[in-house]
Amino acid sequence: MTYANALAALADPTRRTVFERLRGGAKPVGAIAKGLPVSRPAVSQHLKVLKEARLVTEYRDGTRRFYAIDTQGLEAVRKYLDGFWDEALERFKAFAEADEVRPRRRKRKAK
Amino acid sequence: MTYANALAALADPTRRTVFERLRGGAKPVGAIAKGLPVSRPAVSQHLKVLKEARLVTEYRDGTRRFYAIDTQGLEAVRKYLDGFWDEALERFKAFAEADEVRPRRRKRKAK
DNA sequence: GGTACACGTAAGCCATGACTTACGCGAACG
DNA sequence: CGTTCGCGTAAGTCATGGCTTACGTGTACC
Repeated sequence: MTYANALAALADPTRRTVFERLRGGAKPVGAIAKGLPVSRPAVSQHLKVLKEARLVTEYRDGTRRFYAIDTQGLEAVRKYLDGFWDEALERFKAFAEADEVRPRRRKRKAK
Repeated sequence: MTYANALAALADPTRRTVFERLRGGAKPVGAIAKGLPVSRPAVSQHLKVLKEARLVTEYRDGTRRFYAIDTQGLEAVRKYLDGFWDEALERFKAFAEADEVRPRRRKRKAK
């Protein structure tokens, strides 16, 4: 159920900005936080959430921690969304049938 | 920027449950709320959010309001996520280069 | 035309979570 | 080795938002 965490993680605008800054390669926390309207600790907290959602990976190099995009979280969300796609295409079919949900009273038989 | 609203909408678990109940065809509010651990007004509020995010559509039939899945919101999210996919594949490339982010001091020339 | 149904909206409550500042810890540099 | 750098964590604050109950509105039935 990683998709749930991933969706929750991507819901926050600033956290999304943090995530988007990882496009183009791994970056240390300081570089990510630079220029953002929030403090560096805030960025650290966001990265923690993103990491738990499998949206980023972390590796250390000396005193720095590099973060990079992890495809696992993205993949989980994508699969979740795809589950609706096919169903949505059958929407009209279900519309035509509409067994479960009928009008309270039969429309008096259209002749 | 519908993808932002859509992500925020799909972040909430109960709202996701509401959304998932629309798989297989349109349903009126009462049918959606039936069996859920929250009140019917709560479901109405969730549907309002989903509608603003282009995740559901509404049409009226008498006194009922039927809600169905709208692909627009899903498509917006999908496109947003796809934007990362290609970039993520170049992660290793960027890893190899890593221009912008170098160690503070050159590693004293490996040799 | 009054009653009952299906639903949206208003107002208020309360938990969650996004932020801040302060602190601690380990790795590098001199 | 002391200092500085880069970062995570703790604790506390404040706004957001998800929920409730109460109410209002329009459509169907008799």
